[in-house]
Amino acid sequence: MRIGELARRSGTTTRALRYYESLGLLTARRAANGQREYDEDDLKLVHEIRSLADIGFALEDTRPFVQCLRDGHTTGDACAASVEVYRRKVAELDDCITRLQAVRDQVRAQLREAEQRSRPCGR
Amino acid sequence: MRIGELARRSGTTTRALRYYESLGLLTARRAANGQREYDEDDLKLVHEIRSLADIGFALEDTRPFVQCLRDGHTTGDACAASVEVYRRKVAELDDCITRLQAVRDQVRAQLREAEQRSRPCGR
DNA sequence: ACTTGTGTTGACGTCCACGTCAAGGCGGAG
DNA sequence: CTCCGCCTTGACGTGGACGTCAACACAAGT
Repeated sequence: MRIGELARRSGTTTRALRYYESLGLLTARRAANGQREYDEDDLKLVHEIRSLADIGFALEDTRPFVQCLRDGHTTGDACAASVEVYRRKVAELDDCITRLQAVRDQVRAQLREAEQRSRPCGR
Repeated sequence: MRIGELARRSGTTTRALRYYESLGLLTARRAANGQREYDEDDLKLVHEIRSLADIGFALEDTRPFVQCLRDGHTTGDACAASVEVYRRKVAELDDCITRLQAVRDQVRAQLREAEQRSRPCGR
């Protein structure tokens, strides 16, 4: 299939696919007229990239998963490098959540304080 | 004081202060030679901006707080507009935290699954 | 007099994941 | 032949909060 069909079937855009190629995430065979040619395996790669990116993974973080599929594994997370990314991501998320909770609590406290000042002495 | 001193005392940079001025957050009197002149009230404004920005507020969100101080209030959150920003921010943070927790749990599940596949049948 | 430090404005660079436009080629339908 | 839809590459735009550099002026210290 050509790039337009791959874009439609993977729920992304031709621009994004060319961008992935520029990053080396995707590689395309070329037809005689220079057009990019893809197969079902490429579709799988793009699905892997998109599902990870949609979750919040940086494109660079999807690289091990893509490589893993290229190496013939049936899932992108069958390799140690991918699992390592999972672990890092969970830790990152934990950190981020903790920080945001602290900030939220701080803002909440400020909010309560400000509200109290605006209507002092009950009510 | 001039811009360099204000930057040092507020823990930011001259570039940032000029940027705030370009946004209308800060306004400076000019000395005879064209240099910006600030006073202690300006320092308070910058402190307000920085403490909110450090927490994760967009610069635009600090505007009501700055205006509030300009209007003579002793704290930037003494005005209704500021309190409204607090409320919006708490809601935003709650949303963000919830989403991140869902993602983290999802990634954790993927991680466990991948780990199980790699060493099947106990151990 | 010279250097150093400080200030001025203006403009471009950074990061990320593309969107958007330009300018053109190729293939098939009418 | 013309039109339409698809493809190609290349280059610039987006947003947020500045960093960095250029090219210059002014003031103080030695």
